[in-house]
Amino acid sequence: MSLRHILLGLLKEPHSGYDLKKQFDRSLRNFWRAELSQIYPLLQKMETEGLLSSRASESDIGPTRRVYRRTARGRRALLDWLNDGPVVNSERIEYLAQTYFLAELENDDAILRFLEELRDYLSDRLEALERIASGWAADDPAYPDELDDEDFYAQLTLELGLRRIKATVDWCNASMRRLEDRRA
Amino acid sequence: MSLRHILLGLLKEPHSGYDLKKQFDRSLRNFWRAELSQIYPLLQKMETEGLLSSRASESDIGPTRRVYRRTARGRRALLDWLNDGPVVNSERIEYLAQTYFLAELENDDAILRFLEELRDYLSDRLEALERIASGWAADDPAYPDELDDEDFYAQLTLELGLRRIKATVDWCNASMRRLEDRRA
DNA sequence: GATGACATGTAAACTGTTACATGATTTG
DNA sequence: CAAATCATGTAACAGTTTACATGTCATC
Repeated sequence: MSLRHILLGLLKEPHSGYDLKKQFDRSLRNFWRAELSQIYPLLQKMETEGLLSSRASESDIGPTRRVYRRTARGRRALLDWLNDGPVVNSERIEYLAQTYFLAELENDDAILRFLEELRDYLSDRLEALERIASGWAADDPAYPDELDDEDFYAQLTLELGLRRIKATVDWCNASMRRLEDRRA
Repeated sequence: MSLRHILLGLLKEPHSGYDLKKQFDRSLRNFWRAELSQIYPLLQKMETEGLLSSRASESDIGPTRRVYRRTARGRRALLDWLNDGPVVNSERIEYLAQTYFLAELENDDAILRFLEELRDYLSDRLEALERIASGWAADDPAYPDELDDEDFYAQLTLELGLRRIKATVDWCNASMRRLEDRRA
C-alpha cells in the first residue's frame, strides 16, 4: 500500500491527521488523494504496527489533537519503498479512459465540449502551479538550482507537474483543432 | 465506478471476460488495469443490473466462453459517463509520490539510480507506443487525419500517451543533469 | 446565533488485489 | 509429456469512498 508510505513521507515533521489531510490537498492532490476517514484509521493501524508513535497535544484553537511522528522503523519502511525503485504500472487516469471511448458520443460538438472542459480545468491547474513556482522564486534567490535538498526535490516534482500538464493542454488544443479541420 | 464504464466501452462488440482482459492489456494498460478476478464477478453483476446480456458460446479452441454484449441501458450508462465531462481529480501516480519524497534517500547515487530506472522504463514504453503508431501508419494510408471515427479517437489517445511520456522522459533527463551539476 | 474552520472518529458499502481451484487444448 | 494459452470462476483480504456522528472555537 502506498498511502502508508506517503504518510510516512509527510511525517518528516510530526503532524495530526487533520494536518496531513491539508498537506495532501496542498501538495499531492495532482497524483494522489485520501479522505480523513481513510487517514485516521490508517494512522492508528500504523501505530500498532510500530511505524508511528503518537501523543495528545492541546491546541490553542480547537479541540485536542493527536500528533503522530514516525519511528525509526517507519523511516526504514519509507526508505525501502524508495530504494525498491519507481512503482510504475499502477497509473489510473480516468479521463484518458474516457478519451479512448469518445467516438461513442457520435457528436462533434459534445466531443469538442469534452476536450474544452478538460483543457480549461488543466489550464487552471497549470496556472496554480505556475503561481506556486513564481512564489518560490520570489522567496528564494537560490531558486531553482541552489536550493537545499528538501526544496530542490519539491521543485523537481513541481517541474514535472508543469511539464505533464503543459503537454496535456497542448494535446487538447491540437486535438480540438484537428477535430475542427476534420469536420470542415 | 469507472471499470463498469470502461467495460461498457470495450463492449462495442460482444466479448468474453477473457477477451476483455486482453484488450485491457493491449490498449488501456497505460492508464487503467483490471484483473480477471475483478472482471468476471463485475460482468455478472452488470448483467443483473441490466447493463449487459450474455450467452454461452462454444469455442473451437478451449472451453465454452460466456460472451457479453451491452444492452441499450448499458450504452446509455456509457454515454452518461462521457457526457458528464472529464473525470479529473482522481489521478493516482505512485512514482510521482515517490519523487516528491526522494530527498529522504540523502544519497545522490540512489536518487540518480531511481531517476534512471524511471527513465529507462518510460523509454521502453515510449518505444512500444511508437511501434504501434508506425504500425497503424503503415496499415492505413489515411493515417492520421482521415481515419474513420473509431480509429481517429484511438489515435488521439495514443498521441496523448506519446506526449505525456515524452515530457516525463525529458524531465528525467533534465533532472539527472541538474543533479549531476549540483553535485559538482 | 449561524456559518465555517478545527478536530477526530465509526459504519457500511464499494472497489481492487492476491491466492487458490479447475479443467481443456495447443505447441514444443 | 511439460509448458503455455484458453477459459471461468471463488475466497479472503486490503484499500477507498460515502454517509453519519460529535463537539469546539472564531468570525460575521
